Amino acid sequence: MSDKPTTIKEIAKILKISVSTVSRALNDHSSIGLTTKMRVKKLATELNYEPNQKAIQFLQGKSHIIGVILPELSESFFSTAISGIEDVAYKRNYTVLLAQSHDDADREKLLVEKMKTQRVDGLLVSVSKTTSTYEHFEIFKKLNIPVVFFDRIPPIKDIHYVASNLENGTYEAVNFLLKKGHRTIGMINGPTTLVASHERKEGYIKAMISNRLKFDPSLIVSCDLSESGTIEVMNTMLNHRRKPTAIVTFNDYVALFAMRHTRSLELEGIDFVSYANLPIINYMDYTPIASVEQFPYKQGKKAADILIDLINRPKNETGTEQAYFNVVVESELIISNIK
Amino acid sequence: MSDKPTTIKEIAKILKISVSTVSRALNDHSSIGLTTKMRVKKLATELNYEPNQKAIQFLQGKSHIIGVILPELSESFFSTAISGIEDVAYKRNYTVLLAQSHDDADREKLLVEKMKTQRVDGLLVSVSKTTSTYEHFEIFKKLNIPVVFFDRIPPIKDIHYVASNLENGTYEAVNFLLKKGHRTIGMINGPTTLVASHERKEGYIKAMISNRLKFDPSLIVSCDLSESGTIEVMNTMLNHRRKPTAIVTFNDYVALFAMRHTRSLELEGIDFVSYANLPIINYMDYTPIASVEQFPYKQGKKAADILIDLINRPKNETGTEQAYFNVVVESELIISNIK
DNA sequence: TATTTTCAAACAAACGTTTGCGCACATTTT
DNA sequence: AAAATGTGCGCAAACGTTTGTTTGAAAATA
Repeated sequence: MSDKPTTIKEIAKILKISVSTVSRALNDHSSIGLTTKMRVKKLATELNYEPNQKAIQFLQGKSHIIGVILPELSESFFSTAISGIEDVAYKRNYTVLLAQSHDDADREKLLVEKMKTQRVDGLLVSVSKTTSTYEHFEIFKKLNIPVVFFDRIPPIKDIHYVASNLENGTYEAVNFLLKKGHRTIGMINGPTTLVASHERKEGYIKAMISNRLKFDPSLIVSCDLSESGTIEVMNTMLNHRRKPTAIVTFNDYVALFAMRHTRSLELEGIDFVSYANLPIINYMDYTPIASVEQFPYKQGKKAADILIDLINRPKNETGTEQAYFNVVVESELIISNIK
Repeated sequence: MSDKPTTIKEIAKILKISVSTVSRALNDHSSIGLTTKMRVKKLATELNYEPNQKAIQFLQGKSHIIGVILPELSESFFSTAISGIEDVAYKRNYTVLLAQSHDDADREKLLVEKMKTQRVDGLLVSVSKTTSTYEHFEIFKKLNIPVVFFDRIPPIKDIHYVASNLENGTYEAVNFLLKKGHRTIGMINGPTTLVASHERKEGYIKAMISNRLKFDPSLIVSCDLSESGTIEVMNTMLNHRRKPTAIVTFNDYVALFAMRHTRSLELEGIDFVSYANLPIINYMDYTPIASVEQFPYKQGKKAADILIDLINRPKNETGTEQAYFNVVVESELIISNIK
């Protein structure tokens, strides 16, 4: 029965017309008479004709596939972001080729290669924590395949990216705590190598200054984001001559580690604010009093939209300066309603 | 500079030999002299030649892409499973086209269509909760494109699938509680429509019988898995004439809801055992004392392996009865080390 | 020397589709 | 009546690669 899919050729043969006529008829080309057009379309549906995408992709040199490389789908941020990416992709007739780097720079490099051999039309990347060189992305620039980075942005120039406004998010978080009466606010920041850590620090400082308070750098500590690392810096915090009454943490996990540690010391009364707003905090018994939502879905959506725009932009005339998309998605402080 | 990728033709022209010779030289065909082979390979690497996958895929009618449709990546089970799928796929030179149904049957149907037009070589599916018809998968059978189901298996015949042994998992869980001295064990089961609920029940019964205990059906209650639903059935449990001293729950979320509820009633001392072994329980303050691990990574891996085997199986001679892979991945009771 | 075998490389078809060009016919404009 | 314009369709090339068949020459056999 349905052995091989129907081709345009077969339709042509049955109707005793040329392949080109069939092709044009199906694509509503202007130079085809109404009658033949109808005949072709009728038979096409009867035979369940579906254009062979591979042939078209090959012919046009377009795959209609976008590659997505991200660190970890088990991180809620990314699994939500991918939904946004997917939705845009499907709406705009692209499909998503997925790969996780598992925060391994070597694997990431390999995956970028794979994406290249698969000839994706564009690439969406959130770089791994351990990535320190970026030449593998340069290849894409040479091949004129657009790359858009999101959330985890490499510190290089001339790239497209979408990221959340961490500075502003932190500003609001600190401001919220200040309004609540706190005067000694600690911050458990991430590794200093991350751009994100820097931005958070700036937000912190901005909030202090705009409230006419003095900024005390010793209240900001760097942390490797592990549980042991968090405990270590928490101890530093708690032994600080100005013991913080509130702490802003790099993410929800750090917040949980820190909170667990303080409780194990039977210390109460420190307010925590964190990032990411993970769904799991709904299941927690003790939660941060607020969390900065980064809207991963929106971020993924935006990034995918930009990428597909770039793919379909008119051929960049040589000489024309290329513009880079640097989109910042605003974040929002979500105040927990759980007491 | 590097405008268009190098083709086999260009190499042929430069070396003044035919395209076919170049092709065969690159593919180590036996009938090519060593000298020409070397010359070709040398030039190929110099020019950064990479075969145009689209052309090859088109020519061979193979895409080397497997489609994966699953309900929700934000569910830890699936985000872990996809890692297993991915790893196998990449190792065996396939790429993964991903799509989430978000547990919406209509969307799932649409995605299956998309996968068809993209001409994937095979399909990996975990069906949505709301899917009740299955014709959209039949099309693939007609097109001779293999489909492998995993975890969420549709109740139809003649399919390939990979699933975990829930019956056995429950058996072990109940057995564990019995060995611990419990004699009145409740079970919060899922909706009766799910195959999974049925299997859990069987496991429960089997454990009771093999311990020469009487099975009391009223100790098993069905639940819609929501928080309110869980609280409701928990109340039923707690008011039962034989109040359970231990409870087996359908999954970790239900366990959390139930535990929170009992604690809010200031009831202590009920042992909980649940499924899934979510990473989040590491962050919880009160956790189930054990959880049935379903090895999603392994399950994903297995499913992908089977699928790719099916894709590459020798042409099924018409007449030969097709065998169906029904693989059951054993589950394992993980006993929590958190006191 | 005449014939067969082997090796190395070329030729050409094929995959399914799009598209520039051209041809034949019909209709309208000079 | 001739020329220009328009309409509807076919021809053939092109995309990059693989692969069955063929060719040509050198080497081995008779």
